[in-house]
Amino acid sequence: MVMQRNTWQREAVRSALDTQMGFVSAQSLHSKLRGSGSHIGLATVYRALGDLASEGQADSLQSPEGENLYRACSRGHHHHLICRSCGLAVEIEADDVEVWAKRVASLHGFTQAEHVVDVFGYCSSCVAPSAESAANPVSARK
Amino acid sequence: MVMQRNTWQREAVRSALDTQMGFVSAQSLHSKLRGSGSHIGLATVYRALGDLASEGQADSLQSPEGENLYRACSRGHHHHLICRSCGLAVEIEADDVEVWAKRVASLHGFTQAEHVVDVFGYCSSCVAPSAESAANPVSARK
DNA sequence: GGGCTTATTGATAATGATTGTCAAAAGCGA
DNA sequence: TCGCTTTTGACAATCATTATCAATAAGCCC
Ligand SMILES: [Zn+2]
Ligand SMILES: [Zn+2]
Ligand SMILES: [Zn+2]
Ligand SMILES: [Zn+2]
Repeated sequence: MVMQRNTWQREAVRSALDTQMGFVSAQSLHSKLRGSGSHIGLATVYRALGDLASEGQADSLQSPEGENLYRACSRGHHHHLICRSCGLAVEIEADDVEVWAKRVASLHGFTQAEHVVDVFGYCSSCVAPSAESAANPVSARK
Repeated sequence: MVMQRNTWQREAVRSALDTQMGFVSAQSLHSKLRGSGSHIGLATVYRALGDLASEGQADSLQSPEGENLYRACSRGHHHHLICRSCGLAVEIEADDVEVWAKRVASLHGFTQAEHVVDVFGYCSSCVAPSAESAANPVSARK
């Protein structure tokens, strides 16, 4: 019913996302675009990314800090191993996890189950910041 | 170095969290407390929940909508199957997932890896809302 | 109990990401 | 080009969370 029009803005976002090798936030992508001379608006970047994600042309996930990150999508359902520092992402598939998630849900009578499975860390190119040897166990919130 | 003082506020948050059978947000817990006649401040609820979480006395996770949710914790590392509607949570353990996460991280040279593994759905007591049979695949962002 | 020192509280302002508004600008089919 | 709609983008509005900071109250010693 609703016709989708082609605008240079949408194309700009799509291609900007392609040049990124990792996940980026809407804010960050907007800055990069502006930095490249584009006059695209922030709201438009948000809209374009949201559209790409719901069209399956981009993956999206929440960073541990609560920001929504996006990345050009290859295809199909999969998960990611993401660098906390540079955003680099490695696509990972795990059929075991898929069946596990599905089973644990139905086992407890849950329907319309979705799952969030992500692994965050520091890639080999990024130095992990002041690693407090023992102190915080794992995900102590800032 | 820093002595922790006991206040009725902290105790109020702790016990309020205990009465919840599922995950709740700081905002929501604050409302409940206020509704029960307590004059506790919002910032205090945030602080108390944050402390409980970092002390390991509460579990915390991000809802798909980006809110931070908390729940009285039993003990040890585990994951959850959460009802999108009532917040009911079932603790689930999966050693397979643990080893998988650990391996996939080291396999790609990632260090200080943490993982986010949660399953969201509708529990048997909650009716799934207008299930758009086919329309939206899975997690179309509102 | 009466002070003292200092952690804690809480009303409120500030932050920051995301969304809503709506008039102006731009697709696109005729 | 014309006209109808979709899209844009500057800006305001939300909303959860955090920062401020003066006032309050634990824990403690006398
Ligand atoms: Zn990195
Ligand atoms: Zn999956
Ligand atoms: Zn439920
Ligand atoms: Zn785990």
